[in-house]
Amino acid sequence: MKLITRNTDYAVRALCCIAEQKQEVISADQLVKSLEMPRPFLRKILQTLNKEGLLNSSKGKDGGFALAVAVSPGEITLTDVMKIFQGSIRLNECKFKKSDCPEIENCSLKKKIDEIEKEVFIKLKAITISSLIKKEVK
Amino acid sequence: MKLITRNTDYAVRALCCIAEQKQEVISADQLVKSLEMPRPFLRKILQTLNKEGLLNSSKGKDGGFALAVAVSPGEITLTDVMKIFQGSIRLNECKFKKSDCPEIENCSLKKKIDEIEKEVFIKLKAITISSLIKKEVK
DNA sequence: CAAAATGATACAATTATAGTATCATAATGA
DNA sequence: TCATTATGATACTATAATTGTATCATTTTG
Repeated sequence: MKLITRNTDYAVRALCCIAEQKQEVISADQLVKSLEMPRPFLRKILQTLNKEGLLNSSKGKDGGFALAVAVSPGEITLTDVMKIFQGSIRLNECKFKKSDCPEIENCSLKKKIDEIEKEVFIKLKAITISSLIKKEVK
Repeated sequence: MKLITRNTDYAVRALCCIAEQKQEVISADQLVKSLEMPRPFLRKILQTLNKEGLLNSSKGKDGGFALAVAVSPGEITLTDVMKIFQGSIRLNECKFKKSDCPEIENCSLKKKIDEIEKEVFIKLKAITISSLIKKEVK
């Protein structure tokens, strides 16, 4: 049972790293060095984050990734990243073979799990990239 | 992302069904009829619940399953069942390839997820079989 | 035009989940 | 005793999600 997949985890770490550093642009290779994760996997993740609009990319020499201009680290939430890599956030799927469980409407278990899910969602939404970056003492 | 697997879900439904009905013993076949789930899968689940001490089983004609004498529906929690079928409850695995992530000790993401996990655990523990059984109006 | 970066995309490995199938064993009653 | 009816044990299979790898195309820069 995992709340967060490796995809999401790596993406979050990468976003933190990108947000933390001062240069405008950082390449996948540089990120691999500081984050110690598989290069092709990270590259794929970075491409996705770019497509989803969280990052900007630039090609060629001195190219790489930067936070998209429109977004600030305080605005990127864990749920944003989870949605991108894990789809919709549902603790409780209630599948019965291929279709929904016929009891879905009056299932007391589902009701209780739904309540938990709601609270988890609120808490996950409160976790932003900036909240994960260590505040350094100046 | 699923909090509860089908194993657990079926087991919980079966336990509710067993706890609800008045006869001492109910067979797998009878449970399949009321619960509409695959017979061999349910059988395996019932066997596991028996091994784990939540159910008692009896063989032969009029055999079947009953709640173990030592346990009451109010004492069986969702976490008990989850532990049996899903192993330890961890929202946050922090695996890095095969071993733990080297940053596990000072990972701010892990710290935050751990907090959420603690609360989820408390809430799951509050869900008992008896709390899931519909109170019927007499 | 070469070098250095990302883009796109197809493929493969591993693991967890969700089952199925089969035969052995025990209890019951005619 | 023996057929019936139940569970016990266990091995096997299918599917899907996760976690990657590999390759080639494209763009930018000097």
